[in-house]
Amino acid sequence: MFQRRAVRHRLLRLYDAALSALGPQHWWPAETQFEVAVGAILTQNTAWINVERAIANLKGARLLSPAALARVPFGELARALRPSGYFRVKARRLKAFIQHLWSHHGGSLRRMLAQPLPTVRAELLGISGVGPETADSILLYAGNHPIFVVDAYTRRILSRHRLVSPKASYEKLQRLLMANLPSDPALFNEYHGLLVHVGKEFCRSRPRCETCPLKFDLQGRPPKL
DNA sequence: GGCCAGGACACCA
DNA sequence: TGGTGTCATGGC
Repeated sequence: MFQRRAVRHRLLRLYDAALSALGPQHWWPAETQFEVAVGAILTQNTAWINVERAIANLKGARLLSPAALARVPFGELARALRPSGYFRVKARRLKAFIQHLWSHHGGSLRRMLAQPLPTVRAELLGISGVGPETADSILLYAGNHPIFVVDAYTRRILSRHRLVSPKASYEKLQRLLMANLPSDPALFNEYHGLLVHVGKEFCRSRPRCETCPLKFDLQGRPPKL
């Protein structure tokens, strides 16, 4: 269909423009796949800089492993997570995740992620505190599964460029992206990293927006703010 | 001092 | 399904 080809074309132009202006993003910023999963939970509605502090606390206390997180008392864990905000909520969610990992996969995230994509995704979504974005971040960035991570920046940028409504659901945005892009984990990885970079750097205000490399890339008109 | 940041969930209509 | 309040720290 013409419309689908147009959407595909615009999505690819958006990607090309961002990549050529900003370069590869080398996501996810973590040393291990387990650290990716922990970071995905800690970054919920939180600036990444604050997540880094919490992860540094975990590393400093030698808590960044499935075994250590299973053992550590709740209060001690919450204290370590304090800089990332919502620390009691996140301590509870991390504990729920770890509990699931041990009861179903012997504490092995690798084993859990080795299952087929629909199986792992449903399993992750069944854990309290793991919603669609957190699940998909773990699937893509820790498991290398071909799934697109939708976040606030994705919604903001694609709606400002008139590809979706600002109120589009997570599933609708994800379907749009995945139906119009090759099913390639490396592409999904880079694309989402670029959207976050663009969002952080250029979407905060009109003056910054004016300097965005994507400014007039789509449809030849400026984005809606 | 207010606003926002790489959400998820309970509760309600 | 869709809207709203809650959870909390830290930077600007």
